[in-house]
Amino acid sequence: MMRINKLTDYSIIIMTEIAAMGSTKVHTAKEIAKRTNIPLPTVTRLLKKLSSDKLLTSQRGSQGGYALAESSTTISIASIIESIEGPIALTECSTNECDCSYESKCSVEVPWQKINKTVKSALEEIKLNEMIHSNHGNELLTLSIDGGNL
Amino acid sequence: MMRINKLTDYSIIIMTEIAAMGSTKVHTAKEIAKRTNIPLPTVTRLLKKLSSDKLLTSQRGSQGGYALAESSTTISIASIIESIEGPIALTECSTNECDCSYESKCSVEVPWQKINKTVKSALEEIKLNEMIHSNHGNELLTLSIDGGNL
DNA sequence: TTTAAATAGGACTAATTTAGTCCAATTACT
DNA sequence: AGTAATTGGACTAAATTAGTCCTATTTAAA
Repeated sequence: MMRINKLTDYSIIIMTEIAAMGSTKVHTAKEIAKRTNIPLPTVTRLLKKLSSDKLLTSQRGSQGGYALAESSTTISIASIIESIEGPIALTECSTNECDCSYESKCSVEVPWQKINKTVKSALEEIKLNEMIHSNHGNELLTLSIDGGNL
Repeated sequence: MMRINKLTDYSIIIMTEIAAMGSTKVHTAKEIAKRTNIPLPTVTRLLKKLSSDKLLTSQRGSQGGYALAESSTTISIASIIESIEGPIALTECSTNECDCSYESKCSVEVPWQKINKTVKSALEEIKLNEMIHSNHGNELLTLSIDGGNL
């Protein structure tokens, strides 16, 4: 129902978690999976994608892991969505050239572009740090103290 | 990729077509299917849904058909999307109560509500008549004169 | 220099959702 | 009556999404 998909949702959770854990060290896929309760193979796959799209930096080998590539104040929700799902657009026509086989489609193209632009810029304005700050109370603090279920 | 689905896209095309054809008479599923090139059974199904959701009025029996339930200046794109897909929301959490099994999800809830609201009101402001008017040139006029491929 | 712990890349399968079809019933005009 | 339309819903097919797994590579530390 006009949803971003589950993997994108996971990705936002993962990125938010990494942001919340702080940037002083790298975090492993295993650690992130445990903290978010998202299955490890899935976390692994998403981290690889986010990393190859330069939203995360990665360090291979023992003691390796992932960290944010930029400050959480500059990474937008839009960039995360685009990494996992591709271009933000409600209809195909608006991004690529239109190969409409349906008569009225082209007549509908222009308003869609406007709609898409609105949605996209709304998502570009929301940054990762806002996702953290909206947390109720001081759960994050608690988590960073006793959350070590590693 | 963060798309409204095909059936919704069809529905907007169908509604736009009905609006463009004018409100002086009702239009049959068959007629609409031919004009839009969308397969008849699919058109039929969508018309039934749009009708049961009061976006269209229907008349049964011979000489029956469908017409817009309101003026094309008051029917919003949002209402069409909601008829076919259900509530406009990018994430589940934001509409219903949240049964998050993923730790960080709730912390992410508030900004999502803001995002969803933005998207929804953008879609509510676009009315059906704008979809027609953006048509290039006077194709619509032509259609209503020679378009009888019935 | 070996070992262990991590990411990288990609193939593969399962599950879910979306799209499309079809049939029988009902309605209403001619 | 008969014809042309909507109504309702079951059913199947197709496409997409989600999830798993295997092997290779890299790197730090023992």
